[in-house]
Amino acid sequence: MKYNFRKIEKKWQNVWQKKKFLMWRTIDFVKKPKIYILDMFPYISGEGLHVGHVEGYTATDILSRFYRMNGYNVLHPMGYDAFGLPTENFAIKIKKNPLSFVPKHIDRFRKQLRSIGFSYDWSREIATIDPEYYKWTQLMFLKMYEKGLVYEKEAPINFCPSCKTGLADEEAIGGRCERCGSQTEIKYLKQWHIKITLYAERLLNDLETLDWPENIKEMQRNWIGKSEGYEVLFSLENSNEKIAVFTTRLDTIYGATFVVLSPHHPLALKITQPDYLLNVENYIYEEIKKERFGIYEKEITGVFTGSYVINPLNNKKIPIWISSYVLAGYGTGAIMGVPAHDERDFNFAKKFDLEIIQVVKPEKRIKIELPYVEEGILISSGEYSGFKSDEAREKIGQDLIDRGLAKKTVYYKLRDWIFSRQRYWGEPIPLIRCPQCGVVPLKEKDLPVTLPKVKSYEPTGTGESPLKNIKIWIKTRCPQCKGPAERETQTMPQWAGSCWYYLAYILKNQKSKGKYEIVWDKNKLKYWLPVDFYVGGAEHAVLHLLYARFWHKFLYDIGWVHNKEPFQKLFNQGLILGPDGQKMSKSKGNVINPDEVVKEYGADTLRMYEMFLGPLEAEKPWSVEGIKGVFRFLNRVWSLAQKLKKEKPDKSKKSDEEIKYALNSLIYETTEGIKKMRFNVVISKMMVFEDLLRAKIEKENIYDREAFLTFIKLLFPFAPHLSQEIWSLFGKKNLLDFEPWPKYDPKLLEKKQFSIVVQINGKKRGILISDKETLTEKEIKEKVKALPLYEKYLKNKKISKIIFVKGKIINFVVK
RNA sequence: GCCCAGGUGGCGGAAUUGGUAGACGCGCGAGACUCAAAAUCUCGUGUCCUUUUCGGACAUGUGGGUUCGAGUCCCACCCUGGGCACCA
Repeated sequence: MKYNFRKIEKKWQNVWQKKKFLMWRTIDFVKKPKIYILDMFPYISGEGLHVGHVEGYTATDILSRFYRMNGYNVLHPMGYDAFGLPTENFAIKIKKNPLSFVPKHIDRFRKQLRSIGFSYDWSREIATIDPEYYKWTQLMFLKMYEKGLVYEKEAPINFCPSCKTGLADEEAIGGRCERCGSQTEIKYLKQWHIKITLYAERLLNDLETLDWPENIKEMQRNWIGKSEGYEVLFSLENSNEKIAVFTTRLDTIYGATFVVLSPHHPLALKITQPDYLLNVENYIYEEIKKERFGIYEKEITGVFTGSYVINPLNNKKIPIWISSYVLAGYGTGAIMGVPAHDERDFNFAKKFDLEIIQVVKPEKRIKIELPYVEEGILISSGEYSGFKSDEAREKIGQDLIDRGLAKKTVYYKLRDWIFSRQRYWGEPIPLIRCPQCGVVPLKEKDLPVTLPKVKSYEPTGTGESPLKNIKIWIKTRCPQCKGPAERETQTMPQWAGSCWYYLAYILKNQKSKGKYEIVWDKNKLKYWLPVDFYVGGAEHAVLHLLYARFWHKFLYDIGWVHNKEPFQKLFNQGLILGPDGQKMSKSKGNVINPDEVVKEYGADTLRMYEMFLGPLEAEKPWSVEGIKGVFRFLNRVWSLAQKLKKEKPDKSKKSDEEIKYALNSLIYETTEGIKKMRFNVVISKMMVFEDLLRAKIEKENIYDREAFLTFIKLLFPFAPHLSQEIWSLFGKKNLLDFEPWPKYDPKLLEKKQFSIVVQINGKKRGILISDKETLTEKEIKEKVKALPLYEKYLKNKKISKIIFVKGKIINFVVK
């Protein structure tokens, strides 16, 4: 009988559905060890699931099935992220409201996920666009508002003057509108910000407590970008005005030969000498214009102000310049230029012919080239000469602080989170603008603020939200004075919904029939948190993972959750490339569609092949031919099942030593391999074991049914449909989900046979087979005499040294 | 430019407390089955030398080093992928 995967997979998917997926339904508070295995939920597009989703989802499915069989209470849920720009753009293109098609797209995703046999707890399914869901997103925003974490401030957006709409950064690459190609502008709009920067220190420090890939942690650290330094006051010559600069290298202050202000610096014009004013004004005007159009030039530019400041340490008079290489938004917007010890200052000094004074030398090397940016020993620094950089910083810092001219400061690259989008397809921000009371937050009972179901939401032309045009929706009453007021028309960013979805799975009320309901139950959160395994692509290394961590910490602060970090262990799957080794993309025509693979080879083959492709974390290309190998393997497993079934079990031939040992070691390898997510290796071991079972039948007429059925249990997390079908083929009535995971005997893991490699000068020259591990050096030396290599390499040679590793190797060093 | 990860057969990849390099799969070659093809099965398959056998040499990006022994450790360099990019 042929392996009819279509029939088998359909059959078992129907059985699981008929049982209402109860075998995967997770019960809260069960007295078993808990484990929360989470996928990054998919963004709902019209394209449906791609092979990258299947990769991560298969990995977590294997883990989930494995831990269930090992007696864990496993939470393994799935949901849908569906607000956001891509969908809105698609909706504009097809001239339909997202509400009219997004639910259909969700249905399609669900259908696809089920067709691959993922064992989710479907009773906990969520979608970010459900009003019951985003009611909570809005409520959490209100809590942040209440705690003073939300403020409104002008912030730049990319604006396309031709499409008359705001663009996301990724839609305005290189200052060009992605859709029409016209030059984009930077427009300043009042936008809502969340003070994530208040959490910078905690977001940084708590990384230490997480079991995440080191590179992802490093990326987050760099993103937060903490730098500790000093703010130093430089006094203007002939004036009381002081300019504050920020530096992390206070030890180089004797080498400061100029000061640079950003063009946005409030003192820029004020301190400029009359003769220089025209020049400076022109420069500032040009630079701000370039900024508006998002033009960034590598070339260093700048202009002299005619003014000078006095270096507070050596009283040296140094010129003040203005240059756009100094950023307004970081530090104080002003720096001290130390060209000898900073690359950019060096280039600036070279270009404008400014003085370069070396004040730090390396501790060991003598010859150096300027700029020398590392630390070292101070020279030409007055009383501080001879100090090491770090000591000098402390000392100079303290002396300046004593004189009231400096303070210790910490700056972060991390910026506050711009939380508004001038878009329709997002959670409406639940605030009211009242002509009497100003901005007023809505009351909890008035949530959710739902999106109006309108047909058209064309851009307003001003960069404002399309909701601005929907007058009936905007008009409302002020919750405070009850007078006429307007709704906020900006919506939340796509990240909002994904900041707490892992909590929603826990909190969803599974009992409420039909109706979707979230009940905040801290005991449940206490039982399930933190997420034990979080698997997804590295593209979310910074933003999603940082925002979600921040969100969680906020909920911790207001007492809604009890722990400080949401995701204890993170695992990043590697990208699956197209067969040509390129990133999959429609334009390159190298996209592999999982639906088609399921149709041609079946879900089990798809799952297993994606796991066999290579290490889960590695980037690896799809191979159209390669998948046949896994397909053949499953076919062989199937035909082996047929053979075993036909043959009456013959008791005398039943147990075979070789099979016993091989099976025991396979159980070990599979158990440990799954825990470490080394699925590709586990599968290769299964292939070897299957070969053995078949060889035993064909060559020795040994039919070991028990071993085979144990093997099927090991295969089950990888290929659930086939395994379950074979299981039932042998008269087993239960679902494999409820079978306990096979145990291995550590004693049997020890090898029965040892091959001892015989080396001459480190090169393998022969091999000794022994059934004892404990062969002594003496015994081996005797045995070696019988080997052919003896005549050639050892006889009549002087052995100067013997290296012997018990049970492994013996190395004769000869002259 | 800086930070991180990685370079192993024709291809995807195994092998790290330093101890048989190339497991497993793809592809390829030969054979069996077949009228034939597909499918399946069996055997072979790093490169080179050797008439064959026996065997040997060379091989884990490049060049050095440590070691009885290096894919694995150290130094320098080259290449690929990812992230950040005037952050003082």
